[in-house]
Formats: sequence, C-alpha cells, structure tokens
Amino acid sequence: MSMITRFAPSPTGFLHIGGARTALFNWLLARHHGGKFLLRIEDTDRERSTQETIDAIFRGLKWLGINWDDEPVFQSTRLDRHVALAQKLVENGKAYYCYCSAQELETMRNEAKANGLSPKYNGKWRNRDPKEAPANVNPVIRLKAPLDGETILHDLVQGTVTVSNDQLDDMILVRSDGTPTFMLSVVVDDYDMEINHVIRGDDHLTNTFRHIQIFNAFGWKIPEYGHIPLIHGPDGAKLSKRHGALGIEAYRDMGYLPEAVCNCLLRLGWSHGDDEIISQEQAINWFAVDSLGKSPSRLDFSKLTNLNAHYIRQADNNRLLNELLSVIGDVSEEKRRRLFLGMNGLKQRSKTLLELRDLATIYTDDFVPAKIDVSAVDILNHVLLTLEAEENWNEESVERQLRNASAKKNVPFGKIAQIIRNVLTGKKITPSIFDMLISFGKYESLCRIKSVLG
RNA sequence: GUCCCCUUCGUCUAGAGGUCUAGGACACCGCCCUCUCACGGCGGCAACAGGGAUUCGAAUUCCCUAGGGGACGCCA
Repeated sequence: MSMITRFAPSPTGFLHIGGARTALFNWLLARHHGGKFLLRIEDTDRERSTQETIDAIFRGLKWLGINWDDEPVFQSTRLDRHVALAQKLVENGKAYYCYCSAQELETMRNEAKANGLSPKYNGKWRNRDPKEAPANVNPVIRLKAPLDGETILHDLVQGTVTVSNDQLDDMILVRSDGTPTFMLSVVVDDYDMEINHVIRGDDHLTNTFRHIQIFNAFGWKIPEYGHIPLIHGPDGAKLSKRHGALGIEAYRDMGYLPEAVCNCLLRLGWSHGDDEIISQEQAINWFAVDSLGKSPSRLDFSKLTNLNAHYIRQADNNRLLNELLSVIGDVSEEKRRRLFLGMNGLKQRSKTLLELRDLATIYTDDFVPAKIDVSAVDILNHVLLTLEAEENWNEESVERQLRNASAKKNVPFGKIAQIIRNVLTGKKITPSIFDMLISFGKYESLCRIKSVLG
C-alpha cells in the first residue's frame, strides 16, 4: 500500500509558520516514499472560515513549493456522509442520543472537577431508554466509548503513549443542530481519503485517543500518527501573533525566499546529522520520521535571516531581478540593465530582499552630484582622462587604470576608491567600485565624474 | 484540578552506555583578506535542569523533584 499523507488546515486564520511546517513534513514524508500528499480544508466552522483565508493557504503552500495531489477536499461538502455514518453507529449500538442541556453538562463538569477527576460527561443517556427523551429537545449523538481499559497510541514521534479510558468521555459526534463535530469528520474523511500517515502538532495528541476510539467503533484501520511539538516564540511560550505567528505571506513580505523559510522550518524539530543547508531534493531523500525531535523549538529569526542570505547569494540573477522588481515596481530598461549587471555585488550584501531593495537604490535613485574635497580634484581629473581613453570597459581594464592612477599620482588606492565611491553614489557603503563602474557603464560613470568636477 | 508530553551552549541541534576533556550551525567576540561594506578563511566564548539508582563505566537506562508546554467545548 502506498503512503498517503495529508495536511488539513482549518481556514479560520492564515497559514502560519507552524501549519506550514506540518504541511512540509507531511509533504516530505509522502514524496520520500513516492506516495500522495492530499489537502483537506476543514471549513466546517462556517462562521470563521472565509474564502480569503482558504486562498491564503493555497497561495502560501504554492509559494513554499509544497504541491499537493488531487483536488483539495472541502470538509463542508461531506457533512451528510459524516452524519449518516454516525447514525449507523447508533443503529449498531456504538453510539447513542443524549438529551442533556448545556446547564446540565456544565454542572457535570464542575462536579467531576470537584472530585478531582478530569471534567467530562457522565454517561447519563448512555443506557437510557430513548422513550424517556424529553419532548422538544434535539439530541446530540455521542460515541459509546469504552469505560475501562486503556487506549494505546504507537506514535511515530512520541513513542507509545497510553491513556486510561476513564479519562475520556462519550464525545459528541453530531451536534443537536445535526452537524458533525470535528472529531467525527476528521476520522471519516481520513478513512475515505485513505490517509495512512498523519503528522500533526502535538496539541492534537489527546484528540488522537478520541479519534482512535471512533476508528475502532467503525472497525476501521487506524492511520499511523506522528505528533510533532509546537513551535514556540522566542520567550518559550506558545507562538502568538506577538512573536511571529504571522501568515506565511508575511515572511515573503519581509523579503524571505521560500527555500530559506522551508530550510529553516525543516531544521526546527528535524535534523540530518550536521547538515544545515538542505535543498528540497535532499530533504525529500533524507526525510525520516525517526529524526523528528520530541521537544518544542523556537523560531530563530537570525538563523532564518542567515539562511536567507545564503539562498539570495546562491540565487540566479535574473530571478533576483524579478523578485526585486516585484518589490519596487518596474523601472526603466537602463536601470534594469544596471541592476542586472550589479546583481552579484548587491546580492552578497543583502540578507533579505528588502535589504537588496535598499542597496539597489544606488542604481535606481536619481543622481545627485556629491560635494568633493578640493584635494580630490586633481586625481579625479587624471582618472577621468585615463578612463575616457580606455577602450575596453571591463573590470580588469578599469581596475588597471585606477591602480596605475594610484601609483602615478602617489595616492593610496583606498583613497581613490573612496573618492570614486562618493562620486558615483554619494554613499560610503556600496558594492565594489569596479562593480559599479561596470554596472553604470562607461558613459554614465564618466558623466557622474564630470558633473562633480563641475 | 485531572491526564499527557518535553528538558544538551543564548537559539536550532548532533549524540541511541565507553570513540564526549560533548560535535556542528546561527548569534556574539577577536584576527586575516580587503577599495568601504559584505563575502570568505582562521580562532574564541558557551551546554548535558537538580538529585538518587543501575553499571567497571551514563548526556545516553530507571525513579523522584523542579521547570516548561499541551489537552480536557454541541471550536477546529
């Protein structure tokens, strides 16, 4: 049987960093084994599910390069099937109708808590005759969960985890308004989609015991589960908006490349020896659940930024130009040419696309002649003459001319470099002057020198 | 309150009884390279939560304590 995994976000918020990592791991697991990675949108909470967030999830996954197989399944389209199966469970004596009111349940929970037990339903209607049902009350359907013994989970990540069945109560499968609950829907959908491996956040660990009970009630095979620890904020607490639980697209807007984000997420809770820079291809080859860590990790922006700098340096110049233009908008052909020629110098100085944008202003901003020191006039005039005479405008020839000028005028090369840097850009920190002379081209470079000489 | 999980440098982690005076990466600090800034190279700082037990030997196994996290809805 081939491996089938899934990512099942509820579109009640944007795709955040934790969800993205969960998707990544499921995707890697499927790709590693040559199986399928399916996408299911758990949009049963119609109040909170919006088309906007659904689209954001699709966009986010695509941006990260996490492609899914088949059409996404929308849980909201499958509600009838879920309810029908719950009714079947009632017919088979595996579930029953419960007529308790909200107040009654509240009281039950409080009583249980007072007795030092976990707050749960006491099974009031478990064995009652439905004839006793009060009139005008719409019942819920509850699972007739085992009362004693224990439920055992052989988790891919956490190992064997056992929970005593008296900790679990008869969970609601179908609400009094006739809609299925998350517990039921997940199980039925995973079964119907033939999901056999599930990697998810460990906030679902306790839910899993309930899921297992439902699978058992149906007599279905239980998928393999792997519960990964949640990502925490820099302060060790659960990741919140304050920290960086931003939509994945916020990272794009901060100038991060998708491969850097993926690489960073991959290393959060997963490792392959001492490897740090891991391509998507390597990740697929190497991914194994037994290398998943059990302890929660924090998102480290400086590491993400470092990774990003690496991927920017490595990126193709045409691609970077396009990324840059998508940030700053289109520019003239001449400026595009400068940016492209200067990209090597720009990209090794930029940790994010935003930094690239800022540095790139030397090629896109309008020229404003800088003020130069009178002591620089003589050397600049000399430089202008030699450069004007230079027929072959390339890095080697330009460097040779400037080195010669340095020797001839007995001015340290560093000083000449700073003068030219200032003349060309008005800035103290820039890429190499040769880099810029080539990017601007002979004509523009000489124009700038002439204009400061007045 | 009840149940479950976790705990190696500041951070991400390697480590599956001896090869650990605990390795790598990021960050930080030096030095080198050098036209500025970066890149790159070299070096430094820095950790097995605490306590017991098992063992000839424990970061690695077991127990306890402490700390952190998660779950206990007619939300997902």
